[in-house]
Amino acid sequence: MSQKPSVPKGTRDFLPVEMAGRNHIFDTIRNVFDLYGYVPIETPAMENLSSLLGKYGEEGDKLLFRILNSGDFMGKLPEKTKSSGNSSILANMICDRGLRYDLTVPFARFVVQHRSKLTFPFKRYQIQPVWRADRPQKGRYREFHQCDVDVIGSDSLLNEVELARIIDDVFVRLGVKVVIKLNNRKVLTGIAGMIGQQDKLTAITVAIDKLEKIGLDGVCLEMAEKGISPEAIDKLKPLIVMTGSNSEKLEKLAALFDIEGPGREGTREMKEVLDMLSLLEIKNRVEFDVALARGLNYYTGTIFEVKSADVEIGSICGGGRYDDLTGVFGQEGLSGVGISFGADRIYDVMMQTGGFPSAVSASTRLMFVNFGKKEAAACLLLLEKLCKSGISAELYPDSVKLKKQMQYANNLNIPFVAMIGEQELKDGTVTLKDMKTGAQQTIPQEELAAKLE
RNA sequence: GUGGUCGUAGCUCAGCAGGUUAGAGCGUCAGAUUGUGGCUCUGAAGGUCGCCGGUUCGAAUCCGGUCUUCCACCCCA
Repeated sequence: MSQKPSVPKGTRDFLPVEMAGRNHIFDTIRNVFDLYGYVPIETPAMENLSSLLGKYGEEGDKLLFRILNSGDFMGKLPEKTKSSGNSSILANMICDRGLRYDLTVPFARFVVQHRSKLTFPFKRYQIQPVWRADRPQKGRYREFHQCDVDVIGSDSLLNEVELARIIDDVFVRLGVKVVIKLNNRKVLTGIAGMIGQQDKLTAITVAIDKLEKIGLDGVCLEMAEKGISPEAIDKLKPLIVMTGSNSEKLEKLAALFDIEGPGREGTREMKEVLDMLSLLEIKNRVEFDVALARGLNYYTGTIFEVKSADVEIGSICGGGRYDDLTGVFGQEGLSGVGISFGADRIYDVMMQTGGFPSAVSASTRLMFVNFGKKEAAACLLLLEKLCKSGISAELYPDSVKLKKQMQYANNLNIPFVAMIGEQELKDGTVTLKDMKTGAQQTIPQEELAAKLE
């Protein structure tokens, strides 16, 4: 026996039945993106490591898959480096490329590189796999697909509104109930300033983000560990557990901030977005959540996060506004806002809520039984006609036992089977069997297509 | 990356205070039924018990390592 076949940790094969569901998700998302006027692009699976490193924080750098250089890279290295045993220094010297970690940073690179060919504001979408060297868990894979929509080169909050509409539209079409959570990074900045801890913004946001998971006491404990003063924590407490409607929460919060400053600006922006959304028919719940922080530290304005209302699996869509993402690639002052749908998690949610329409898995509508050379030739002519008129059909390739051919049709859920044997060949007829009811009738061959309409 | 957990037939799982030929259900294949699938009945095939090493007269069973799965932390889609 040869070795057991397997795929790398955290990666998966997809069977035809799984692909049916996955394609349904991708098609739905793509249709919505098209409908809202976004255009598709693609970028390579691998990027130069210099484009990727330092964009996702220290943690993100660790999760990058690096690609070993080709050729005799070791021979060129100084002895000192080789013998030092420091694998991270070594890795930087022998790896120039890495697999993309998300689609946003490659997009920023793309925009700067091709800016002369783009019309701004540029609205693009991108549906491709990304890779993270994370330890796999439920709903967490090392290879997964992101479906990104971004608009770059516009400060307008109308873009935020459009993205919220896209989120709602996609999940309504997929039949997934969700909660759309919104916040604004400036609100968080304002809060940190108000309690006199601007410098601890990251620690505060990371802690606050865990509210749902570890509770208020847990959040306070974590902040204390990160060196935030007890007085500051006491000030913060009532803010993060604030209740009421979106506008009530916003008003309460706005009153605490100075007239000028990031806090006020954040609440103003948030109010504008929510006011516009309230004029529209958004089917899913939209919630302003001060405790929503999100890790990626390039967000500067609105933050989005979408969670399934039925399944506990983390966020299935997320994103936000970044004022200067292209700055690191040499182009200042381009503001962008975008979101990313996690197709793999959406699939997991839909599997758990039993949510794929059965039509999604249907493929062939009619199978011709193969009784031998002459009979098959007659089928071939009919088959050609059917396919040309858009009816998906196939001819069983081998002239084997009828039982075997019927079983094939049955296993593949093919709804109709057509038989042209000795008798039918002589009469110019075909016997059509409905696999669901088991009923069958013999009809002239010309009538076959019409019977299947 | 830290801590834990799982791995026996294609699938779901039993077996295990270490002891002859490792079991079941489902699936597969063959036949009952040589132009009729699903239902029924009969029979068969299929396992170096994840992999490597150790303890032992003897290991699926105990120990160590490794890979994989799932979980918590970290972080995230």
